[in-house]
Amino acid sequence: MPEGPEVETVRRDLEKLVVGSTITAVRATGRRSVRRYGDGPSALAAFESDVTGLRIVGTGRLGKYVWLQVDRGPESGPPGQESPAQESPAQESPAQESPVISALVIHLRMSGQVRWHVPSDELALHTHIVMVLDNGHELRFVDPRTFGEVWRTDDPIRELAHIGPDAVIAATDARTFSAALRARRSPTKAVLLDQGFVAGIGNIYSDEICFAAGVRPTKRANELTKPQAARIATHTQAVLTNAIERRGSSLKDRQYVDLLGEGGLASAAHHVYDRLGQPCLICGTSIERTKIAGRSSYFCRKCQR
DNA sequence: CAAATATCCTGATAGC
DNA sequence: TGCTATCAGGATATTT
Repeated sequence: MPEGPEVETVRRDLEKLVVGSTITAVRATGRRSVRRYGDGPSALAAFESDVTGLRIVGTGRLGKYVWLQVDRGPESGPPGQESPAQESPAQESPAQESPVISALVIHLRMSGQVRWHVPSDELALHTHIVMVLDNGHELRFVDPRTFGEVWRTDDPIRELAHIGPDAVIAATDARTFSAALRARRSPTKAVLLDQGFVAGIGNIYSDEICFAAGVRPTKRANELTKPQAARIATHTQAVLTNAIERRGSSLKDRQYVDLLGEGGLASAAHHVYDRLGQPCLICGTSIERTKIAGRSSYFCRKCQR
């Protein structure tokens, strides 16, 4: 399941492989992947025409959302919408020449993949969007479970206004983070999963962070001692940074792979996630599983209190 | 009002 | 063997 580290790996691949190129053609076949354009049959065409012609000028990420910064190229002219000039007497920038930048946002949800191909490559099952680039390659959006989505919107992205600081990028200082954590009454793991509290942590890394911090994931955040909360803060950074260095976690189902189809190596470093009944790597105690916020949660009862 | 639950979906796997 | 039931989970809507 793609979480912050996996999405960051995708962003780095995109930065390397597609920035500087232009989307010359788009073929959308999966309606659910473009559902922000409506639920009728016209959504596919609406997405295609909205995205065709975009020039990719950068990348961005917040939590599990990744986006391409795009514009309409040098001839697209300044501000306003792309359509006729009708209003805007109160435009803030005085006659700027730089084209308007917007964001082509991607959320992989459970099973989405962004893949980099040459046109002759066979289409994988569940390929819902193909974006043809002017550099001889294609970006493809593949998503068996169709929870993921792609849409273009303003940059800054108003749809992400409710998302909290990114767990890695924002690097909220440990004192602020742990104080905010101790103000919450839910189980610690549930707080870590709350994207409005901190963005980018999913079911795998929330368990791994709790383990690294020696905290039982069921422990109510307001009942954490100050040292415990501080350890959650520092290990949030450490666990995610380490996972990014390993290019993310690919589970046995390989639902997450990078743009070239390669899996990440972070799963080999998991201490608790999906290790039910296996010995704790620190003390040998059998790893247990419980349910928190509807999610399978793994922990060592001896190492985590 | 916060927290638990249902929902969307396919594929892997468990159980009979 | 081959079928059905269950589970996996990110975000959001709905219910408790």
